[in-house]
Amino acid sequence: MAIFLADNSPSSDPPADEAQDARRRRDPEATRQAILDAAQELFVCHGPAGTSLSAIAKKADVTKSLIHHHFGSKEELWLAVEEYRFRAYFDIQRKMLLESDSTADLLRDSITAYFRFLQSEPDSVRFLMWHMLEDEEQPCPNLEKELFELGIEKIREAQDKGEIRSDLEPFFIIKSLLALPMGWFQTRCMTQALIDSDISAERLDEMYLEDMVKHFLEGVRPRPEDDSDPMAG
Amino acid sequence: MAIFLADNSPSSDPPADEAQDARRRRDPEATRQAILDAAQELFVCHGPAGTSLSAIAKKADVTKSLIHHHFGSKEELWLAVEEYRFRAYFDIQRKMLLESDSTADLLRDSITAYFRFLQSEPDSVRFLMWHMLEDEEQPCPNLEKELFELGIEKIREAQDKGEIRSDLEPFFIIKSLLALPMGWFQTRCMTQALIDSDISAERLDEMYLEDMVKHFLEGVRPRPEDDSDPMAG
DNA sequence: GAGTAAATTGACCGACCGGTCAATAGTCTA
DNA sequence: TAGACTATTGACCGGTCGGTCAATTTACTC
Repeated sequence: MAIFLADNSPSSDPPADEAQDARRRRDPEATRQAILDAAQELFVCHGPAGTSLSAIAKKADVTKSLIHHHFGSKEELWLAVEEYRFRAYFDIQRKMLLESDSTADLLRDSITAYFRFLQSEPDSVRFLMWHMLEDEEQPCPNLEKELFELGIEKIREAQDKGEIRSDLEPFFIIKSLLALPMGWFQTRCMTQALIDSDISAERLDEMYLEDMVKHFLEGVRPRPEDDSDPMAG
Repeated sequence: MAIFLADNSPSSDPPADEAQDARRRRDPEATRQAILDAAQELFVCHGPAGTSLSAIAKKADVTKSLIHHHFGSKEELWLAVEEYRFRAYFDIQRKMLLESDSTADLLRDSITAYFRFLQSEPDSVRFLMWHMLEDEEQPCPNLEKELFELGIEKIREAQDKGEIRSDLEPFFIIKSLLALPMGWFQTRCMTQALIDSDISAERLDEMYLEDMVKHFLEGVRPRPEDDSDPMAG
């Protein structure tokens, strides 16, 4: 019930020397970034509807008017934060995808890398969820599309080589590849309560990762008797 | 960017005779339900932080004070709506799980049923997401736990019969079973934009369901050479 | 029919919301 | 150094927020 609780975190990030200096001597770029960072943190925590401009201003140690000066309105600020996050998100994903150039372990590497990414950046999970709930449009549709097409191409190659069964649409394979780690971390905080034993969260992550990869890979492995038509449907 | 747009839906549900009658002659139970229904709809659409009590009162055709009278505070109303939704959600799931008593098609039936359920009730998808973002605690932890234990038991049976490979933790199998349909419908509105062809949303659902089930089931199928130790980890 | 408890109303509260605006204070250029 | 530009401030706006309260209306009980 996060939104019903007052934000009891200290009013602002540790006012590091750089930040203080940046405010003493004018530095609009640093100010912009400070606002963006503060907004990001609060938006991730409480969502756009649950975050007030006053709270952002307080955390960024600027006046509310300054937010309007640099970003226009609350909506534009939210969009700016989204763009900022999504660009980083897609960049990382593209990098991960391009790294694994061996088609043999393509899916194992991809799903593992995605799992590790979400594990190390739980904010991304929450951000994606806020986005799915609050926005109908993709902030960077071109980036996502490009990424999917790249992934589809790679999977097609692996299918042609016979390393992945050919009766599954590459697009759907990617969708499942993304859904499994995402689903795990979306419900991670509630998962612990479902387990009787006192396994640590980290250990649980490792156990799930292992089974998930095993299950996922086995499902896409070409079976001996499977020489039927590729491209079904 | 739903939260930034005014709610331009008609102010209230069609004031059916029953509703009007219920308000003319006093009927506290009907009033409570009207508030609950209106709150449910608005919460699903805009989330708890994005929904005002005034909006709920308007939609339910009651005064704001009446909400406080029946539910206390906004938070208590949100919790009441959650409890209401979750109880229905778990009831349906338990029913689905108990129905398929043949262990042979247990997983096929379960994942298909869950997919169909989310497909027919997109509100549930959004509600679950709001819940995951806003609340840390489960509203009905006992119900969920009971459900998981039931599922785990059934999977264990199937594993003992050799119908499901034994080197996967049943708990994790369920997690994946839930994550796949959920992930699909969470991003459904953006999926269309990723596809070049003009396949209808319904057709796309069917195609994904088919591949997802194929992939999921193949991944849990015991392999011929697989006679290693069950219960790994 | 009197009395009581509960449902319902509308007026009202202080706090906060997103946003505006004129004034001020640095920074850069000519 | 003068002047233009802009980052920054603080006071202020109308509106809405969640919530309270006393008064009124209805239903139930004896």
